[in-house]
Amino acid sequence: MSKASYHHGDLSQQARQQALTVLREQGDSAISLRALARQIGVSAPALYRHFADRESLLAELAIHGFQTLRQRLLQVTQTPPRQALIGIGLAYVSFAQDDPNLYRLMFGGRVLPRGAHPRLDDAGQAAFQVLEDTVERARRCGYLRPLPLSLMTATAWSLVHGLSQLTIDGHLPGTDAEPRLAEGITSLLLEGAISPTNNNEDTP
Amino acid sequence: MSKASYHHGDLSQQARQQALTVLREQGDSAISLRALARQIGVSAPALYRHFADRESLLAELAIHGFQTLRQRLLQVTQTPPRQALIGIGLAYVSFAQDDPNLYRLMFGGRVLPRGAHPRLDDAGQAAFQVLEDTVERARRCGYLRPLPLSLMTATAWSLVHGLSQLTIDGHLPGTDAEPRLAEGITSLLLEGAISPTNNNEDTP
DNA sequence: ATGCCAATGTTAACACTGTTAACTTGCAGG
DNA sequence: CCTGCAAGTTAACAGTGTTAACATTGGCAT
Repeated sequence: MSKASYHHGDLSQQARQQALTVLREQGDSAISLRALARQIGVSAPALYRHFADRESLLAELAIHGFQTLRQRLLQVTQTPPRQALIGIGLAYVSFAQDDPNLYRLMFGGRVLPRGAHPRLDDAGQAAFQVLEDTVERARRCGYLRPLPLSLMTATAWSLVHGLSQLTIDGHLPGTDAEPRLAEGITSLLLEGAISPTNNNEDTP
Repeated sequence: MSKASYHHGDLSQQARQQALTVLREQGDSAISLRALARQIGVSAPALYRHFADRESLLAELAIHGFQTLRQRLLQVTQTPPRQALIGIGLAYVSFAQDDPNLYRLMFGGRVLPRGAHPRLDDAGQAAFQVLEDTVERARRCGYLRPLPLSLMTATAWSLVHGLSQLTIDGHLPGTDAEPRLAEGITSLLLEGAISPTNNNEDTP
């Protein structure tokens, strides 16, 4: 199935693979269809039999990214509420740190506009769903304060996403051990989200 | 000073201006030096007298962005601690929403790598400094719990940055009024950061 | 006032890029 | 067998960033 003949037979897969390694090493802007084709040993227009355009190829990489992110989150979710929430935070940040360029592509925004690739939107939504389910479960256990679900999930999502982005871009002075930073930040948010067992005072 | 002669006299400024409007309307990837020169009415290589390369032009736009962000943050800082902290959060997010493409450029990461443009790093640092000063002031007032300064600033920075990025990219279901979302998120974090006036129980 | 020079433009060219059109090859099923 | 369709090919277009070599000019020193 890997004959050096006219019909390559495995081009689509091999192109994704090669694009992924280029992405990992040099970022999305370094992905060139012509260079990809050259390295694989095929002519550039051949790729258009498998991808509508460059952006569609990038979208597929991002989809794959969201799928593995979802898997990683699911793995740390089967635990008690607090542990699950902190685990999600840590898993999320470590995913971004392990694959910064992939993460940047997934949340590029301008490079992969929302709405242009439905399967991408779905994959992102599915990953987000893991977080939302975990938050809802924790709240139903009475572990979290009875605030609107959308508010709490948005807060958690914002926090881990912002932390990921800032650390991989080097905006945070990472002199300290960074895992501890992520853990501290996550629990700092939780101290505010934990339902007060006693001394419940509203802040109007 | 605007003669249609050989020496343009105002090219640098005009190029920045034009690049900024293109950025605002179509994003950084739509900024083309050749197209810019064409629209201004000058030959492409002329731009290289004023900018080392395309990336340097983008860097100057980002620098300007950080400067105006800093100004906006300073304006809401001259208030009591809690009001200042929430104000920073709101100002930050609204800045991103007013100018999404500029914001994306400022925190591009891959398009403007950290360390390549010292003046950019400084401008970003200066904006961050406003947040850090405000947090430190609030903590010294006793308004915040006595946690490490770096931890609290990192948390606040992560939260507002993540929220900004997620909203401008449409990842958050923005059906609700979004300003209220930002306010809710910011105060939710604060509830966890506020030093408990009574009933101080540590969580080891 | 004049002459020179550095700053600031110009054109031509190189090496890329994404993308489409038109043509060719060869495997698979009637 | 042969034919049709999927999957590859070359040629070409329009665009990009960037550099080299050349042209023009405004201002400064003589």
